[in-house]
Amino acid sequence: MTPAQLSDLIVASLADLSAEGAITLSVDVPATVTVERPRQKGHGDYATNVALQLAKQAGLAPRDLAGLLSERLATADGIAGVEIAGPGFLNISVEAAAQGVVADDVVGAGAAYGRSATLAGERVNIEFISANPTGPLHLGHTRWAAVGDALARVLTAAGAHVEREFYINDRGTQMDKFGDSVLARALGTDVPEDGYHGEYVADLARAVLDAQPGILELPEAERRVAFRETAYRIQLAQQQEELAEFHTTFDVWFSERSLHDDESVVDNLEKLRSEGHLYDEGGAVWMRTTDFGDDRDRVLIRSNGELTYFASDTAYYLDKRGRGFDRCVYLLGADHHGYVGRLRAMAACAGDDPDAHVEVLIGQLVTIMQGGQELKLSKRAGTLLTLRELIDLIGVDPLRYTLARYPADSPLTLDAAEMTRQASDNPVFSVQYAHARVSSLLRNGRELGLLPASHPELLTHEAEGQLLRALAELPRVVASAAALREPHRVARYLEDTATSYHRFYEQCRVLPMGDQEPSDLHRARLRLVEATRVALANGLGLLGVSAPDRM
RNA sequence: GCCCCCGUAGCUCAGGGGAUAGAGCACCGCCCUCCGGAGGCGGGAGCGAAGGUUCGAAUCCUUCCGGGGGCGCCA
Repeated sequence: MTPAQLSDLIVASLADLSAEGAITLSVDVPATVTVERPRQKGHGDYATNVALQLAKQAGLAPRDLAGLLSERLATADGIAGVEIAGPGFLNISVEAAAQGVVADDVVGAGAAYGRSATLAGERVNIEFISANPTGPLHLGHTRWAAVGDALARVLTAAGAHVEREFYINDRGTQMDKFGDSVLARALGTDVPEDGYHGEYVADLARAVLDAQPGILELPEAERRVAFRETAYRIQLAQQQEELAEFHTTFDVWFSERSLHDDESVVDNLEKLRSEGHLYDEGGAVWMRTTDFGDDRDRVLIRSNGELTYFASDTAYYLDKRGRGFDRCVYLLGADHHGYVGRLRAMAACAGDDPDAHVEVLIGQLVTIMQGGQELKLSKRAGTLLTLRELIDLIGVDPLRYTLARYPADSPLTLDAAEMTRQASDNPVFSVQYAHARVSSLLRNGRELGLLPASHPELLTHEAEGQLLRALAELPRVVASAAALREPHRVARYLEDTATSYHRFYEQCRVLPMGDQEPSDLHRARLRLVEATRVALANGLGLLGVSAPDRM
């Protein structure tokens, strides 16, 4: 019996009571009701507050409604007992057999366990990182890589059609400054004051010279462009390689230039002007975003004739919508929260409903400590701490997991030593270790010729029930993580499940001891272990973290 | 000045209105004849403040106090 099944059962009971005239609801019977695992022992396997919620609509005292409902539920298949508690909670105990089939169901679903259709039909574009191709990825990007990628996986698991997108700001003055900085390094001259000064620029200069040995002999204007373009290619490729190593992949790498090459930006500006959203002032072209809640109007074309990034952004938004996405999700750093107003206004100017089509998630800062000191600057690149260094220092799995286990909108301080510690007090390790031990048990069972089998009625131990109920949670954890855009819920779930498993393992012998004859209980417990492996592996997969069979 | 985020245990953080607010670090204890001790079990200590909504508030609303970030014809 899963929470969802129990919810259905309660809803059906309410409908029966209503149809029989035992209760009269002033509202429709809800489609689902809250069913939770009580944290308090003695409150049953599951609890529901439905009687408290519906008492008013039923014109009954909560405990009276609870009474009617409990009589009905108590006779249902799979229910061992129902108690009314406190102001009107129903504490429900489930029969072992009804609980135990969860293990069979989980194993049966396999890699699909945890998926749902709660977001079926939604087309979601999720844009994250979108770093400028003018330098290495750093810590801030790394948090978005972990969270954005996990969110994309979670949304997909909830049934949405998801595309991940990285927008490349490969146009404009910053690109020129970048190219000129690399060129200066190659020539040994001074890097422009407002250029890029990190040591990585010198590395790029060498890489450019390697890639294109004759580049310095080109005529000056040509050489300048060649440096910019070659350095861009190399820098972008490096970002792509590092993200791939970090198990973060994108469906689309979207070049800002492409919007200008195909006239999208110009077409879009004409359209906006004809619709009255633009005006001229001081030689510049402005968009009246204040009509739609922005706190000031925004410039699209500067008085010197240059287009701002915002001009590209509006065309880019329309491009996404034109590709059929209902929802454009943007993951932005806290320093970009000023964008929210203009992104929403931009959607409104395009005739969209910002509440429906635009979703901006703001991520707060991460700080990493090492030995009591903030790890801030990169030793190598002469810039902020880079993704490359973080991978080398902490490792892909601990880094991804740790960044993904906190809500993105809370500021975060992490300790490098805690992330890499190989002990059960490190959540990443603990979860992966649980998976490894589970795998090992299954291996040992096979060596004994003992295979998992379905005997759900034998899983009567309290620790078995706890573990089964933990396993039953995954689908709704994934669904709520998707709906709330909070992939960290999956990590918390894994930690909870690993703890339940450790307790079970401590109290319930799985394999036969010594020369003991294998029994159905051994096989039933192996099935439970097998189901645990599935839930842990699938949950880790949603976070893009490996599920090792051995450690 | 305006806008956004945050304030929960000594520290780092969970807790999408529900019963006695949880975890890790740190501190103090307990448990090893057998499936991986890289383990398990226990202890102390907390919702910044004041109002409000609610049967019920850490959670929703208002105000205040503290911390961080943002407010260019920058990107």
